[in-house]
Amino acid sequence: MRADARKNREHLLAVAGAAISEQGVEVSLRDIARRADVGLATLLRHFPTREALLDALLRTGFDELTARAEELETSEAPGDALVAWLRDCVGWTTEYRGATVLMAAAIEDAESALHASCVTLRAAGARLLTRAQAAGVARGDLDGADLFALVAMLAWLGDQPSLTPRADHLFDVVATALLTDEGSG
Amino acid sequence: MRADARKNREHLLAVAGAAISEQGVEVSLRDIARRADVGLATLLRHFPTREALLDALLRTGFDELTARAEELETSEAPGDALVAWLRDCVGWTTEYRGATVLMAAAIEDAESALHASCVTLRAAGARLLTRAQAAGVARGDLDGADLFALVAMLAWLGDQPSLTPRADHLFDVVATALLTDEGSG
DNA sequence: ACCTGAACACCGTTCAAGT
DNA sequence: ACCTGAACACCGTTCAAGT
Repeated sequence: MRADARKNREHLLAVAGAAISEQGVEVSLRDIARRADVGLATLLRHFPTREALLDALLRTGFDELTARAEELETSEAPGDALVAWLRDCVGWTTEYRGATVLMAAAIEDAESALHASCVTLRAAGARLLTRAQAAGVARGDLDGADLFALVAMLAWLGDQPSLTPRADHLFDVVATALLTDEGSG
Repeated sequence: MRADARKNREHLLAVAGAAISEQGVEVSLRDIARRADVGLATLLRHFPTREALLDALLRTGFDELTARAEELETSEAPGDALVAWLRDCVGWTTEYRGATVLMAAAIEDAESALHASCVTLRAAGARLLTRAQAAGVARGDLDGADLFALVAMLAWLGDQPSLTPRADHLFDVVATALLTDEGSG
């Protein structure tokens, strides 16, 4: 990549990150280009879709969450590790209002730029869940896809200003339900 | 209202209902007007905002759910009544993909055309919850706003095609958590 | 009273023309 | 290689002009 292109790309990512944290992931791409003093077509050239732009922005977070899952797998008790990781996932998405909907769409759309990251994240969660189930501290009738859906719906609460005040409490309610051994076996 | 105006209004509601059940609540208003063989400005004259249109469409369902809550309050055991009503609420929204987001926004926006209906619905749920708590069969650390948020997040799963297969199962997980007596008192 | 076409300011997509 | 203005087909809003 040419030097000016790389500079544009990095500047666009910085501006997009700021714009999204202010207005959410549905912010106008034209606005981002304007704020970056770049043509809209240039933004589209670097990131052909909104998902591609979001993927570039979220990748660091995705990688950190995956690494965090691996770390928790060895350092914490199975139940605590699972809940701690879920909390990290839900908390992380608060920086990217609206991203949950795009992630939910991406998990089953192999064409989406976000697909691979979402699948990796789901797999990391599934490993923590399986470990907790093997230890007999988590419901046995859930799998990685259920866990992904649970994280998504709890994260979604953080996207809705009117529901956000309840999000922490409802997280605990759901986490408690997860750690019951009902349905196991 | 003039006869032709009433006819337009009713026809628009029928067309809008069909369009929304096909494409969700974010369907283009221009499309609805086109399909109703009416000018876009006429649609906006009858329903000045998307929320106003949606409110007219959802009002029947809102009223039925409120009546259903009152009926369940006398006919069923407190815990069963609560869960049955939650199931009805979540199931009802599947006809209106995307409505959950608008309802979540409306519950705290007194200017929204949907506000009054949402508040009424929340109050109906709160009564069922209080009754179940008094009978000692529901968690005591939840209120009507928590319940509204729980319904919203479970209904939201039905809006996301990739998560919908898990919705019924996760409803049961959450319902079980609700009926635990942990946190009561 | 009620309806509507047209103008408006947006949006994301595409591409020929520039450097 | 990389960038961009301009044209395109959309969107919801507004309003003067029609019946």
